[in-house]
Amino acid sequence: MKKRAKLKDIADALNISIATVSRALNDKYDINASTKKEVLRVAEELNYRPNPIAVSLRKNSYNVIGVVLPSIDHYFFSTVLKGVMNKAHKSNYLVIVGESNHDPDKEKSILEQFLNHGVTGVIISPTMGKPAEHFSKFRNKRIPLVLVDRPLVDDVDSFVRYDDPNGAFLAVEHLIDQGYKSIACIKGNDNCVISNARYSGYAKALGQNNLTENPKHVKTCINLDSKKDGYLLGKQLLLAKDKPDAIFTVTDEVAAGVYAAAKELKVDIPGELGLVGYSNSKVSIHLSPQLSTVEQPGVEMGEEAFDFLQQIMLGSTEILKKTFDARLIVRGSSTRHATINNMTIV
Amino acid sequence: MKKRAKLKDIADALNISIATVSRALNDKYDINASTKKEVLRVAEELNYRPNPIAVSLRKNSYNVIGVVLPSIDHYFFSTVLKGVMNKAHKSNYLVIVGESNHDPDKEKSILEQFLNHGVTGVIISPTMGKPAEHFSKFRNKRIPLVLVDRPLVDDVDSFVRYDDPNGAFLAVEHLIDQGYKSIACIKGNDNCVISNARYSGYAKALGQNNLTENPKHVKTCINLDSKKDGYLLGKQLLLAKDKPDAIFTVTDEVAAGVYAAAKELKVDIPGELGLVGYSNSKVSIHLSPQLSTVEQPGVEMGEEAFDFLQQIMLGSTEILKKTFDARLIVRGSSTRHATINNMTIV
DNA sequence: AAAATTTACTGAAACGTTTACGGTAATTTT
DNA sequence: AAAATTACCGTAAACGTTTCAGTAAATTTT
Repeated sequence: MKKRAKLKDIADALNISIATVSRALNDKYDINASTKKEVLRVAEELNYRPNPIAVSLRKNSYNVIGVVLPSIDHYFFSTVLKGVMNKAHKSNYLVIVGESNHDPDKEKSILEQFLNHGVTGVIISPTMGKPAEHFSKFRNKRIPLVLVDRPLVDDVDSFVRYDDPNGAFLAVEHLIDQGYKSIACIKGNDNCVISNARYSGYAKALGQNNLTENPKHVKTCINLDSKKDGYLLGKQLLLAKDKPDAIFTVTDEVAAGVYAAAKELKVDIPGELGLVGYSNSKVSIHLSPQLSTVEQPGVEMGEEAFDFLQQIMLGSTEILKKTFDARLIVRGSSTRHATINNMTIV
Repeated sequence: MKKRAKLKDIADALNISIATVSRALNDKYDINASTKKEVLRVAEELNYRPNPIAVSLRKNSYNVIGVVLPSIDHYFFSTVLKGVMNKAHKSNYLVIVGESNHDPDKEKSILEQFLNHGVTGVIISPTMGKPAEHFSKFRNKRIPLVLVDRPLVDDVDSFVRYDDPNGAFLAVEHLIDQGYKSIACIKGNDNCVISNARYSGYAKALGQNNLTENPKHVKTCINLDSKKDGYLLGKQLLLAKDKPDAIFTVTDEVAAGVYAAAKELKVDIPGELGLVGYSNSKVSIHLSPQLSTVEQPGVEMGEEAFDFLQQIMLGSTEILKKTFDARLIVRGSSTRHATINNMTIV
């Protein structure tokens, strides 16, 4: 493998100084047209391209941010990334991406890799709700940091999040409005903050409407991206003797599983069973009837996150916070009454 | 905004040389325990962290590759990225990502940004099938390059692709096996290489089975990610007087639209209409009956692409090529006969 | 106690650039 | 033709770090 050409190689080839070469390449003052031409020729010949590290060091500018997400092929996160990249590209920032796969250890190693590399800022959607020790370490170093979707509990980091509890609240109130009386919930693991937040909204909606929570109607789903798990739990709920007439699931994928269970058991949606999911993922419009769900504006959240990060990188010391308002998308899976405006897509 | 501390600041504070400070921080030989302690104390005090740019320059190590994809929130591409990142992370490479949004100009600007930054290699899934001029420029600079999914026509770049024509061929042969006699196709724009490749497989399958292609049964869909477009074209096909009894669509999303059309027109799938899509996207298992489709192993393709890139970065001058074999996933949407092994998921 | 070794440090070069500054030759002005 | 200007180029410092080679003092060995 040939060594990469540097300024000196061009300079030596033409018997001129590297300063002249540099000026020629950078189209600066004080350069003769013919030598410039020569320099460009030799540069092309030697396949020269500037060493960005050296340039960065000299110019003292490095425009790279890091984004770490639990899962890159998860629709919501990929839209967040899209939003970040939209804005970053416009501001001439490069974004390096890491995927933690919901593993705190991997998250930590990615963060350290990013730090070592010298990113000027980081946007992260943490795997866990609890502030891990590698976060405090991070903060000590004062690297601009913005959390997305899963703000940690202590009040030190800027964040962009979504009003998860209220989204769930709206979903369940809507089911109640539609006349459903016995509303179950399929939630996630207890250490999943997202699930907990949504579950709290569910509980609140029941409470405010004088409905008592039935412990048998609250199921825990290990893998919230698994249709199969949703199917199994949905079946459990629908086969119970005090079966619910509506189910709120904390993800659309789980709701898709419930569809399968309902179909197998010949339970009509929305007639015998109302259903609302969460995230407005692509699946929701492909189900039949289409699934009511809670919208999560990933792209906008990503864009806002980058804006925050940029403010911090430019020197702001404030803790920037934004909570996106919850918005319910009502579709066929939860509408027994025609009076509701049904926002079907097709 | 305070200036960032550097080695000299620590050195000055303790009246020692920066060399000593550096050794103390890096836990090297030739350092007294007490001075080391002092150095660490002051470093902490001043919030020192090494300038990674300077370190990179000095140590001459830069492990960054670029990945540019047409659309980051498209499931297939996000899995490709996942595969690339899996491998890259293991080899201690950082990956920066760019999204071209199917726009050649943006693709070009991203590529130039990457080049300027000095990535050591690039994996790209080009927007167009034709070799754009910014590609040749790219090649002249001899930056390691691997194409994914859409190899350009001239035989100069390494690539990882999928046997698209054969995937389509298998899909259509399967429909014929199932006894469908009049098989339509919903394809994409003529300048979409992917669509063309799949369409060619469709045509070949018809030809080999002595079925004549009916021009009225070949529809062009502008947006291959649009369920709505699929719905409209599906309706056209199903309302024609010589309506087909099966449809092969070049994406699953379009097939989902056809489901909607069939449901509206009360056409039974798979009884009256056989259906096979393409890509095995998440949608396919949420449709009812589940959609037969052609698998595209994005993660594996991404992993292979990184392996290729690494080989090239390590000095290989060969043009590396790999075509993944097509694999049909048979599900309910195309099985009229029970003899077929039906790989349903739920 | 002289010699040899070890310990703990410093100075300086190097990584590849950019750029302020100074200098020389050519050109223009007077 | 001398003076002033211009055009062009080279020298060297600087960015922040690592590390080699050298050195003085402290310690051990003889």
